[in-house]
Amino acid sequence: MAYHHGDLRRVLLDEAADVVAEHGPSALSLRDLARRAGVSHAAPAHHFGDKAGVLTALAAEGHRLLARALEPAEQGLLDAGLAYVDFAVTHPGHFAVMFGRGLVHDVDAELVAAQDRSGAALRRAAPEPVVARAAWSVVHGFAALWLAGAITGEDATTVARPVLARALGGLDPGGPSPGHG
Amino acid sequence: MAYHHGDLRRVLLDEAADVVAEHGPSALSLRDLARRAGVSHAAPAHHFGDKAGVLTALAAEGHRLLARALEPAEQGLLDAGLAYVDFAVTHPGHFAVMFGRGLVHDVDAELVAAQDRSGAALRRAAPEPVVARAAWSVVHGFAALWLAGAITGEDATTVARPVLARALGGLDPGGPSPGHG
DNA sequence: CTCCTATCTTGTCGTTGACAAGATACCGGA
DNA sequence: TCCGGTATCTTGTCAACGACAAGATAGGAG
Repeated sequence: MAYHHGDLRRVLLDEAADVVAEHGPSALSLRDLARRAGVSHAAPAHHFGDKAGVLTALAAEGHRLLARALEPAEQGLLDAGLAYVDFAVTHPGHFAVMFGRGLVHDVDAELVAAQDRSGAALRRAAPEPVVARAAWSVVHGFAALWLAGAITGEDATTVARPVLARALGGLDPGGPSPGHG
Repeated sequence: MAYHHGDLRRVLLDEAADVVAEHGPSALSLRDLARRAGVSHAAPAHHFGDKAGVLTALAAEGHRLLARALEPAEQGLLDAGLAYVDFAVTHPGHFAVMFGRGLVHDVDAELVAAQDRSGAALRRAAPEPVVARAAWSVVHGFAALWLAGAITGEDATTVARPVLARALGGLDPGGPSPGHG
């Protein structure tokens, strides 16, 4: 464990995602993060500035991952919605900080750029503004309630599918037909 | 500034709601709370046990207020949905801790009872399980995205109305199922 | 008036976030 | 090979915080 760790920043982000996923953003401690990575207590601050900087980097990474998850074009609203829920469930640590308030440096350039990417992906899935807001509300709400434990079940996708199908069914202009391109 | 403040608990809860609404749950400090109320730094702990206890009491109060906001019977899904959004926007401090994770003592008896009340109110507005989950997802998602600043506009209700009307339109128990008629 | 209990205060300890200053490793040029 | 610059990481420190313990005060019951 030399001075130059190699990819300490990545290790710290992964640990942070784990901690946030398990105990929430408020449970994140820079010193605990440093202990998990086996470095000194001030090492994280060098890479991220402060505690909010860690969460900001995590949120930015989350938006990039979300944009990529929504990227597969030609998918209908339902598939895009299921991809949104799947992202939230498989990346709970990222998701928890992506739409929080007071947690991140919301003027951070990298974060804003990443938000733009995920926002563009959403608008591509639902070009009509009112439909976009409605669809986003549905999938975001389901994901948030699932992660909060307010909606439960065996598997998030299994539970989400009929719910999203019902709520998004009246929204999709063209309709999600698998063979239709 | 006597020993017996009278209703210190209420004052502390109000201050906590303000702080959480403005800076998020992670920004809440027991000592700052005490300073705002003009009492000693250990006074809040007497009433709430610990920091999570403050947020637990706030969440419980939020669920009771939400249940009351949804109570007016005979209102359709749209009115109930608008009431949900209106509650979230007018009580951002409460709303922020009602569905958080790791913030509250989620086995607290008062909190569980309050959650049951708001849950019952939701089920009364939408008795069919899949419809209930869909409608809850829509209104919760819109509220969360609005409070996060992800959806913006002049007034939350004004922006929400067409969005909820579009998304909830196909859900109303008496209404026709989308996609086939 | 006396006890009893809830309420609030004072004092303290370990932990944390943030900052400052120093130590170490890599990297390019001569 | 050596030298200087820079990014990376360490050590040291401080005020603030959460939690706990113990004491002081107020209001009510008998």
